[in-house]
Amino acid sequence: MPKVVDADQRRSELATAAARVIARDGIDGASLREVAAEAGWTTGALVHYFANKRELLAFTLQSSLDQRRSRHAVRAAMTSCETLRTTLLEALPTTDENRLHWIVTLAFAAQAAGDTELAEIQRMAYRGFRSRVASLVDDPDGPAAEREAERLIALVDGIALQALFDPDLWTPRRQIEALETGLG
Amino acid sequence: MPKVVDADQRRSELATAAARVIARDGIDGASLREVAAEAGWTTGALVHYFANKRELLAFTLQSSLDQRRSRHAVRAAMTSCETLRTTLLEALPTTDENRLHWIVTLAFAAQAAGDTELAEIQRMAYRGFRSRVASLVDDPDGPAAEREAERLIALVDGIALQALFDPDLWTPRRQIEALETGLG
Amino acid sequence: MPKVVDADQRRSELATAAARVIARDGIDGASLREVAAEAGWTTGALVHYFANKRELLAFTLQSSLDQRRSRHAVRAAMTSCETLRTTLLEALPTTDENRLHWIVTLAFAAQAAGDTELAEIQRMAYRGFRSRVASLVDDPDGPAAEREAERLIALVDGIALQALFDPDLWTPRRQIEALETGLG
Amino acid sequence: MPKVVDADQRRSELATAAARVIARDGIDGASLREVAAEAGWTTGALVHYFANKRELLAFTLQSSLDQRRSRHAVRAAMTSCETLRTTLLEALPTTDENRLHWIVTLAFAAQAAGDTELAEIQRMAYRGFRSRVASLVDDPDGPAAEREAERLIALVDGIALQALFDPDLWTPRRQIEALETGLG
DNA sequence: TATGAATGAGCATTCATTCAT
DNA sequence: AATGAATGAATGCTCATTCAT
Repeated sequence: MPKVVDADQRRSELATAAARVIARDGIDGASLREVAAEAGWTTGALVHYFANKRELLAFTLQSSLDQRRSRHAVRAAMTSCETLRTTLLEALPTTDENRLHWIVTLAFAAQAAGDTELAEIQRMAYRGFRSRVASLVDDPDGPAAEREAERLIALVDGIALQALFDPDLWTPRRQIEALETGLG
Repeated sequence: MPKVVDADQRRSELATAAARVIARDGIDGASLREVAAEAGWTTGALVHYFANKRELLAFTLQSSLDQRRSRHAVRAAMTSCETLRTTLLEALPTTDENRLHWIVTLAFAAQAAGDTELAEIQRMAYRGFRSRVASLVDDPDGPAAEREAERLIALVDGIALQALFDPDLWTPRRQIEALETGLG
Repeated sequence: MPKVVDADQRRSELATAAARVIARDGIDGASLREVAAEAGWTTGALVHYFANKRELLAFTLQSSLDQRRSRHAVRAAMTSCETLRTTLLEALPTTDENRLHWIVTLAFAAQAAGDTELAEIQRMAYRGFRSRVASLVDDPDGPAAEREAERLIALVDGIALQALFDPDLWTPRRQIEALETGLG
Repeated sequence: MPKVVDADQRRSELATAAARVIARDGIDGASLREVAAEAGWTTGALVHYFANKRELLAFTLQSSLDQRRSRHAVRAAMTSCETLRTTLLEALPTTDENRLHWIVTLAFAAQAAGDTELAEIQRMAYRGFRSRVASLVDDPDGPAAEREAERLIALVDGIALQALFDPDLWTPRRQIEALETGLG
């Protein structure tokens, strides 16, 4: 019997390593060699888990998006109270982890301009997030819920983008203040 | 007598070509060969205008940001009336040209995470834009002007980001509506 | 008790699979993975039967040559009558099986130019065939027997080579006609 | 103005180097690195002359076949006398040069089994040779001319194949004797 | 015996860069 | 100024081989 390996976990490890490399060196710095080294493996080992680079990148994006959502879900479950405010706050790049997610998202956003598969993954994640936010606004079933969700997400995204461009200016505290102001 | 060439104009042409390639193929699809071909030149010709690839990319980003600003300045001068509303509207990816600028911006945003030179260029452009917006709000010299400018830019950026991720949903008309709503 | 496996038979199976792959994809398309897959095994299983790739290839050649001879011997035994004519006819690539043998032979012929082991295997097979043919000519013990055998083998090989290069032109029927003409 | 290079000559040089490597190491030993090194270049230089490996290999085969023919044409022109005998004699692997051509031909013969482009090149060369031989037989316009040409080519090929398999036995002298005998 | 994880070298190919012309 | 030949390093990927299970 061959060595037993948890393939899913290994794929996740590799995707996390890929995310780190992308955040550090940009998406074109994310060579298979570099990703493998970051994860503590050799290039050849990647091949057991991803048929090619495209697959690795798509999985990395998907993984980053999933993780963001699932971490939040866990926290919501723990506190038994998912409010609009906490949901939006957690989307801001106020922690190293969130900053990583955001940089990866942006790296793929540009890439997705010419890649329909990546574009689709991001589109789906975006729509999912909007639904979640819409379900948390004051009148979730009202006609304006979706629009309110969009407004709030725009607010969060706008703050996040500025924070990523100018991190010295945009401390976590300031990001949060800006969000609170926007929430009214 | 050597051929007279307007070096600055040539650099701009090449930067524009680079922007198109980046938007089409991603930043890692922007090889010198490809950029040169897009501009109608050979690789070797690039070398007279940019010492290396880094310089070309930095200039491409700078150029894209400058162009955005100067085009707007021209239009403001023509109408002799730069209002907050027109300034913000013109920042949205409602036209092909603006979409191109946005994709380039995002492509470099991710890259800038690990490149201080690119980061600095973007930071400066951002701060310049904030000053301009701040000078157009109701009470430009009041203590809240900067914060209001940040709020408005966050609004524009947030709408733009969603529009880039989901262009089918976010028609130009909807982007504008969302902005007007936010403007109050 | 370990599973009982007929190692010799397994080696033959694998050699046959290798021959098929070589005929289909050329000798450089015959990777261990591909050969193993063709035989319905995994790469690692090969290692029990062949120490390395060289050994597999050498055995494949040997096997192809042996098989050709043994099949003919069987047929000769059944009919109790091995004539010069049937022996030579059976060497032509008139059937799929024989074509396979021929392509394998040619693939290794080129390879053998720089590999003394393969060259030796082929040389021995050639000499064996010549002896057999020589024993079937009119005056097997006469001084001209060997030369006559060489002439006949050259005839068969020449027809075979043309047939392999231009199979549409060289139908089985035409190959046989050309041989009969040459036999006089 | 860039350095002037005779591209056709360079392609020929490279093809000759490729032929030498193929004869020495087999077709799967003919890596671009090895071919480039044999020709005294680096891998990257190949790219100026051949878009990819396939193109290099196809050109190498074509080149080997062309060369064989043109060398013969030159000699025929010099002596102003192309006879059946000299034409066939020159096809035998009696010299190092001819042996090289033959080994290359065989290497590609096996490869051509699964590659229609290579197969077509060889088929055309074969048919050309047959026409030439047919035009030199006793009654070139008679109905049997083609068949006689095929018989003679089979004779040459058959001798050549045996000579390649068993060079020690098949000295140039013996090859020639065998051919003369067959010519009658 | 057989698997498949893992290695590390090697492959074809692309690329930024240099340079003679 | 501009070309394109040439380099050599890097890339994504394949492979023979080793080995724990």
